[in-house]
Parts: sequence; C-alpha cells; structure tokens
Amino acid sequence: MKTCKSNITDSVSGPASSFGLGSPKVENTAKRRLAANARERRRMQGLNVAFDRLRRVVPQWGQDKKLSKYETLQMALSYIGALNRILTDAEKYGSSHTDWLNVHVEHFQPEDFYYTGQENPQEDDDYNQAIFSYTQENLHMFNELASHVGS
DNA sequence: TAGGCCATCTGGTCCT
DNA sequence: AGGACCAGATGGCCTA
Repeated sequence: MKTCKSNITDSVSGPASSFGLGSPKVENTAKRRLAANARERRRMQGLNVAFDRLRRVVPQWGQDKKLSKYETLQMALSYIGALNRILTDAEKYGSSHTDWLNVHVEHFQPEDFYYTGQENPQEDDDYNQAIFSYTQENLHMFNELASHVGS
C-alpha cells in the first residue's frame, strides 16, 4: 500500500528544514528526528506483525477480504468470549461427558457469540450489524471448529 | 468521487 | 538524554 514512502528517505520538517542546515545543534535535532521516525516505523511494523498473527488465529468466516485492525480486535474479543463459554459449559456438563459440545453446536446463536465489550451494546449496533452481515452466514464454521475442539 | 483503511511523520509525555 | 508509546495530521490506495 503505502505511498508516503517517499518520505522515508527522508525529509525532516520543523527546525531543520525551516531554518536551514548548518549548525550542529540543528543537525543533531534533525538526526534525532530521523532516528525517532525509524523507530516509530519499526514499532508500527511490529504491531502489524502482531495483528497478522492474530488474524490467522481468529475465525475469518469465509471472508476473502482481510479483516481490518478494528475488526480483528472485535473478532478476537468475540472469539475468546465464545471459547470461554464453551469451557465454562464443559465444566458444567463434566469433562467426561461430550453432550455439552452438542448443546453448543445445536443451540449456538450469533447473539451468543458476538460480544462487543460495550457497556451499552446499543451504542455499537450499526457496526455490530455490519460485522454480522457476514458472521451469520458463516456461523457453521464456528460449529465445525467447536466440534474439532471437542474431538 | 466519497469514505474507509492504512503508513508515515511529528510533537508531546512518561519512563529509565 | 534518549527510547517507547501515543494521538493527531496528512496523504495515498482501494472499493462501492
């Protein structure tokens, strides 16, 4: 994607460019700015690597389009909540009993899965619906996943 | 073409 | 002092 890459090589605005180069102090300031820019790029790249890892772990619901960062976080939150619920119910039904899993597979509903973390879920309704427009039609994927967990 | 998403730059703040 | 982290601003790419 990125196109601001022309800047990478690197132009520094502010004191250095405004007042011209020459004085050691100005040069030092410019140098530190460039170093800070590079560090920030590396930091953000690290963050993006982490997001990519998370995307690979979180259900994609058959989406060919890559989840945005915000969607990835929301999905991770939902996914953790759903897995947590399965584990909780597993304890309830007893670990040697496999019916607990069937209960989930048969009665699992999108509204059980989707969790926004909002104190007031209404606030995020529009976005929830947007997300669910594809999560609902691919709900069976989660059930398949659940069946693997239980096998 | 507008809107969403993203990478990058930048200055501020906090911490070591 | 210098690094890490953060949020705002900016501008490019992509899609509906």
